[in-house]
Amino acid sequence: MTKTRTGRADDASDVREVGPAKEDGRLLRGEATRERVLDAAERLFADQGFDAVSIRQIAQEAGVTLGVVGFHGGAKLDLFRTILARRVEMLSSVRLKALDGIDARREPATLHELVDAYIGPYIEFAAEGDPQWNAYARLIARTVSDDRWYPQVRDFYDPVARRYIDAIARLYPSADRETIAAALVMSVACMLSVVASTARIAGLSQAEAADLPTGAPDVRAYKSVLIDFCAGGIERAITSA
Amino acid sequence: MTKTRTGRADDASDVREVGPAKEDGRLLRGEATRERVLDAAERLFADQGFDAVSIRQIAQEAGVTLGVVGFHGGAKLDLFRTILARRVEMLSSVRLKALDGIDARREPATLHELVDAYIGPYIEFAAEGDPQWNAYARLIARTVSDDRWYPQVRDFYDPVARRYIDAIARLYPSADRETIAAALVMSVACMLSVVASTARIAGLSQAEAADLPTGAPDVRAYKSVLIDFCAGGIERAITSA
DNA sequence: GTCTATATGTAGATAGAC
DNA sequence: GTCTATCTACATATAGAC
Repeated sequence: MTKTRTGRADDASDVREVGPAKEDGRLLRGEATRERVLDAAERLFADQGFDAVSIRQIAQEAGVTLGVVGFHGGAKLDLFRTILARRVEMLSSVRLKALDGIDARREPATLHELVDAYIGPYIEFAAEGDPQWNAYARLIARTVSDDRWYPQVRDFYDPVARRYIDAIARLYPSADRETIAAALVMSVACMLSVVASTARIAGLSQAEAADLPTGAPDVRAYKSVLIDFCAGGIERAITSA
Repeated sequence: MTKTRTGRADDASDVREVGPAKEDGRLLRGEATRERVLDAAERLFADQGFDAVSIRQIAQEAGVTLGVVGFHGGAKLDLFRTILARRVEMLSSVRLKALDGIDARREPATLHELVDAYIGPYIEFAAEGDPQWNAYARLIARTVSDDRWYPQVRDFYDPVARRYIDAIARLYPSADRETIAAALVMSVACMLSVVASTARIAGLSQAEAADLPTGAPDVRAYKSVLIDFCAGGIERAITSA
């Protein structure tokens, strides 16, 4: 089990190093390759899941050879962890900043605002032109509901989730925390499913089963339905308990 | 691509044959083995996903040898499909029967009733003592949100979903169908996530991160929260559109 | 930094003995 | 029906040339 390699892949668990290293304002050569490898892996893992993807596929998708993936990504599992850690910071910080903004005001928060602050950034990232963020969004969906991966992302997401639970608890002082926690977990499930299932929604919108004429609709089309659903769901769950 | 095998596995796509064959009231010897193989595969696929499970693992879990799995299950993909088809009929028929019961009455349906009729059976199956149903319930969660598997289960679930969408549409005549479809897809996501994430809910219920003292709580503990959440969510999504 | 070559393991599938 | 033995393919991982 001794590790003898000395490549960049050893930085895998170093979350502090978020963006690519730069020099003279442009990417270092190796960094550009590293990003290509991580991006390719991110897309493939999001589409097919960890086990269905081979390192060979990743190499091909990234346009490099097998050894290069090993050099930049390390073992397959390290590669996966690196991908998860790479973007989590940004999503969490946006969520926390939005919550701070609400807390700093004079007027009390509304539930709808809180839900929007938590869910909105994810949808915006997923809908953004950058296909890598969309891939990451779908990748998260694979991790949160899987006992094998959840322990690896738990420490990233749960602290932020707790702050939102606290905020909702302040809004409904008589509600019990477990109900709020359940409602938040369900909200997250809704959020993830909308990104992953736009095609299914479009399909079920037709009265009869039919091939979808066009590609899957944009996530943003369902953003307001999603937030309304979650806000209404949380409120009902809390008030009827 | 010609198939030369002649084992029972060729019955894989024959959905009509649901239960095990019997003779003199007891299982035939081969049938019992077949059930053991399917059950073992169902548990492992539910726990780890299709790609993470090897046929060798299945054989070990079932207490048979490698060749036996091949004989009863056929190719790995056929085995997976057989498992999905084996139980879907029962869940769908309970859902449809519940809906028929509501439709047959004089009084109009309530939204809460409809949600309960759709979601309730799944939770009951998942919570039931039989660990195989729980495994199946978790396996469904892996298929619905995955582009690779959804096409395989779509024909099983979507017709029933459409009938429930119709029923909700009758309740809210001015609502547009796409909103209802989105709300139902989100409800399904909630339903699946509660079964898969009881541990996470329990964890987030604590104010601080902590190891959970006991095992994951029973799904049924969250059943009413779940149904309230979905009913409240659907109503809000529809009425604020 | 990148590539080639390869060591080593394990996967799925099936033929044929019992 | 079940088991053993094995074929073929492809996986991860890494050493060493460039």
